Amino acid sequence: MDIINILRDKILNIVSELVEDKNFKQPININNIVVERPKRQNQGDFSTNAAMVLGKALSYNPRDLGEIILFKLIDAELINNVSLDGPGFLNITINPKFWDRLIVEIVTNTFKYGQISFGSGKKVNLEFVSANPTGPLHLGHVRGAVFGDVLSRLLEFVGFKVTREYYVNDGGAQIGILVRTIYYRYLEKLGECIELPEESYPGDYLIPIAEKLVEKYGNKLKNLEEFERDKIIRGLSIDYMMEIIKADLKSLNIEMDNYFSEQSMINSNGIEESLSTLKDKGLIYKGIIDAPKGKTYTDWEAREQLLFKSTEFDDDIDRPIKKSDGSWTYFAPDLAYHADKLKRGFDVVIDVLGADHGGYVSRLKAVIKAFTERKVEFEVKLVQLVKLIKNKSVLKMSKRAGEYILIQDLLKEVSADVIRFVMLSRNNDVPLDFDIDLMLSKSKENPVFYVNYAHARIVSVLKRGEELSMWPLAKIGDLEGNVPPFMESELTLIKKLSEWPNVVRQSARYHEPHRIAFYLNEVASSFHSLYQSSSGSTNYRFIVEGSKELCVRRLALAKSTQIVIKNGLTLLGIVPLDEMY
RNA sequence: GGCCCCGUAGCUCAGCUGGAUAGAGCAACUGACUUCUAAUCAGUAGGUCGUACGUUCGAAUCGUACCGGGGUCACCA
Repeated sequence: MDIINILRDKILNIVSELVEDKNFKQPININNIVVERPKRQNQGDFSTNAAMVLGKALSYNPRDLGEIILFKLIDAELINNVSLDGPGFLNITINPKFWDRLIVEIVTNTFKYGQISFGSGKKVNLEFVSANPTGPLHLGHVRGAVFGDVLSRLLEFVGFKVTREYYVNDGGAQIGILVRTIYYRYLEKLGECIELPEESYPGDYLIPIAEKLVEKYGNKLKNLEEFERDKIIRGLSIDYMMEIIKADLKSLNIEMDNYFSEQSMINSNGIEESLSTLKDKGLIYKGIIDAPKGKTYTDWEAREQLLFKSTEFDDDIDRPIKKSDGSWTYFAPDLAYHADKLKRGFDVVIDVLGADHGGYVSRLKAVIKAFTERKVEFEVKLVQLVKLIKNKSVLKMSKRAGEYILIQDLLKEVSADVIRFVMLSRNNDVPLDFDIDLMLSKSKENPVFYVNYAHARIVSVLKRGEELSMWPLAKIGDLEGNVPPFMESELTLIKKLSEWPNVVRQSARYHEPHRIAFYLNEVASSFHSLYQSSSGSTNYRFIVEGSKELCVRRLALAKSTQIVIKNGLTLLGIVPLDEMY
């Protein structure tokens, strides 16, 4: 039962009737009509700006329109009262019986509460992580990984058909460096005293591959042609690296549906194919691009290169497809990759990238525009940097020395659940401080703790209820006993719970999973408040030993809260705690 | 210099895509444990929403210009 949407539908119906009756001609942007929880107590349970949106579109007095909508709205059986306030808000007070029904529904539907059908089976391709297969995942990958994973869960929950995809950069030059580094490690294992070359991956994690090579081939690789040797090392090392990366993802509770290999696309002439399509459209040409203005390049050299005419689609400059030596740029296979995504018939294509790739977005958008014949929604979500803080100072990663803070290192300190929650405790386009000490603290400052604590408290209360034979409900009908109406503090919680389907919808619509984390904090807060609240001299208690009817009802409220928290945490990929550690 | 992101309470951040008197947490101050977990709760205080114009019934939200912070800028990935 998505009360906000129910009310909105009612209002939209009234609005369209009104438009028809009055024979208004102007188009109305109904997306601007919202139903929301008002900020203040005296503004009803829900309010809508419908009259004002309509008033603007039709150049009509919003209060007059509000009057008309009010009279039509007030008849609905759900609604107790509607008032017209301020510049034209309609403040709606719900029939109190509805809150009982909501509790019944949540307790009955459990994990399905909030599962709206918003995606209507549309196919979504969600690409995230896509780390180069040259090393294990590190701090720089975590945020995008968690963000993408939760977004995929969210979109699936609301009815999209999601493919989680990882683009494996196994075709580019960095793989050459990887192969060379491993060969040096191999020689090292054979007892040769060798220093790693300038361009290499210095981390220790490549040593096991070298050991494997020694185990399997002894010193035979030394005598092979470089081409043969590299082929052997390449195949083995990419597989090995991908196993490590998959294990890293798994330890964060993330699983991909598809690993898309750049190399296999190259092998099947994917690049040439998509380029020839673009060529037919006149979007590929040989030319020279200007040096960026305002920045001095000591080594700038005008070069004729193969270019993609992305300026045709609002990009700043045309983008090179081939380097001056004739090999592909990074962009060429990526262009073909995105063309491939489109070929596979997705309705929505989403890339999750680190903010340092921001400059890349406009050319990707240009690619999509160049290739799409039908309507495809394309969005790039940029995820900002994470700073790791310990003992109140920032831990630095040094790329050159190969000193990365690996995901596995992080997991030694904090659980995957904590990492996941914190990664969503900010909007994706603001930088994030990850304070390890805070995340280990058992207090309200630690949001995961706070939400889990609410959940654990509920579990504990329900258990107590069970011991006293008050819970679980024998039948739902038991909730309809003769009990006093909900108290104000209970209503605060219930109204919060009623927002859940709307929170899901908004998070999914705007691809903003952090909203769920914030919402859960609010639910936990309302619950803790109720748990702790006292009315007069006696404290509020869920278990009222004298009155089974009252007790059952309060326990049902607690149960509903537990369900919503659990649903939310599950969407975040977090298993709620039944008792605190 | 171009482009992208950010600027909201002392600090860290929300703000439902243009609505009503601006919202949390931390830090500060005051108060609440004979309990279903006080690991919590209640309250007080704290604001020219970076600045200036503009758009309109109405702006933290949209537009333009500027200021400040971060990222990025062919032949890397």
